[in-house]
Amino acid sequence: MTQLEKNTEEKIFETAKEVFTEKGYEGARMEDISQRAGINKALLHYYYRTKEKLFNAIFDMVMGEFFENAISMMGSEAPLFKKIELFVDAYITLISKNPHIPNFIINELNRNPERLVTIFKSTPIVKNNAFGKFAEVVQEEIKKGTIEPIEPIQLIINIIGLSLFPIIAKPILMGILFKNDKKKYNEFLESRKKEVAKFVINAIRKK
Amino acid sequence: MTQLEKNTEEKIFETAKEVFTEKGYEGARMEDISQRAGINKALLHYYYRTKEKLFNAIFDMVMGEFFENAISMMGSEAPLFKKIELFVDAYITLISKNPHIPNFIINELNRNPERLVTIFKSTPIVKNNAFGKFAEVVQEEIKKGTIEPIEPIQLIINIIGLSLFPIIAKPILMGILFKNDKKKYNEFLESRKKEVAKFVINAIRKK
DNA sequence: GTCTATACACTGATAGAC
DNA sequence: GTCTATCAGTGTATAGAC
Repeated sequence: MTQLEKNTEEKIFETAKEVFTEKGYEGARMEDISQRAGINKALLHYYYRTKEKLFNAIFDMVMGEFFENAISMMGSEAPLFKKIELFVDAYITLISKNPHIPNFIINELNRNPERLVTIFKSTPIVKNNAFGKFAEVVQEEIKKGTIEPIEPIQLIINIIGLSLFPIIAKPILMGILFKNDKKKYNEFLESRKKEVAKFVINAIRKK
Repeated sequence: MTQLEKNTEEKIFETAKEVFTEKGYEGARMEDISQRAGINKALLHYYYRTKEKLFNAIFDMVMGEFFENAISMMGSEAPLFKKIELFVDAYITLISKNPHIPNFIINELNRNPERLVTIFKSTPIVKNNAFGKFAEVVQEEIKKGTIEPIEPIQLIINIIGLSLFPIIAKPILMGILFKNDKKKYNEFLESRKKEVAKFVINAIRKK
């Protein structure tokens, strides 16, 4: 039970992460963060000096973690179709648990596109070259004639787009298709795991 | 040449549309809008009273227009495959010209989900029931055995997601895949018009 | 480390002259 | 209708006591 009570710095970080990812940089309020964390506003500045530094700490961490997760999912050693099934399932599961993260990252990168450069230096994405490896597998399958010709980049974007879009566009789907019925929306997301994989595999499989 | 000089109210509206769609409600500054419009800050309030009213006017208009456009594209009387090709092409073209709109709408709906309800009352989407008609066409093709069974909703979301995602995620693609090469990114978007249609049709066509 | 009180800057909004 | 000047409110940040 020693660690049940988090120390203040961690508590601030966790709370700020919530607020920033929900509201974005401009929409977030230091007052709001301090209240949710059950502490005083001045303490935020004591630990992180400025709103921007606090935000940066969170953004770097969230973005790095998100990409590492996504990339590592792509690296399984299964054959292509199985790989796709595994990735889609794991990816949708991951984002469902962190539904604000994609928008959070996109919005911040729109405000400040140079951010990507900095982060990539400290992330194993480039070194591992998971995209490259995936592309190779795709090329091999094309040569073998098991799938239709397709540029690996197009395929990767299709897979990610199909997985991600219903979560990014949640408020629209909720309003239009599901009439604010949370349960139906969640069932739909769950159904996407198989649906997307099936759709992608159908699209590329040579019959 | 009589209309080259827009009247002030229109000028404000157009400029505010730019700023709000780029920066979002929280990030937008009345001062910024007035300066870009080449007028005084007080004039904004003279015409629109408050920031929120100005924003609402723009949001309602942008959202309404965007959905009407999207829906009308879905309503062509072509056979299904041709319909998909036409829609994807027109849709990607539309968003390419207004790349900030999707994020703008999604962010605002996250801040204020009830907005959808209001807007739908004054938009011909529900009446025309374009989604419903599209769904019928899909069902017919399934019965005829020309395409694999698929829920129409899943198909629609796949089509929109595949078209929209590369534009929503532009800063990520630009940073990772295209190394900030605008030309390459635009070429990629252009290639998506055929790629997405082909991918979708391959996925559902029964062979 | 944590709090209260407060300084300081910014932004939305209004008053009033022209 | 359009401007300048200014107010009031809010949000970030700091000073200083405990």
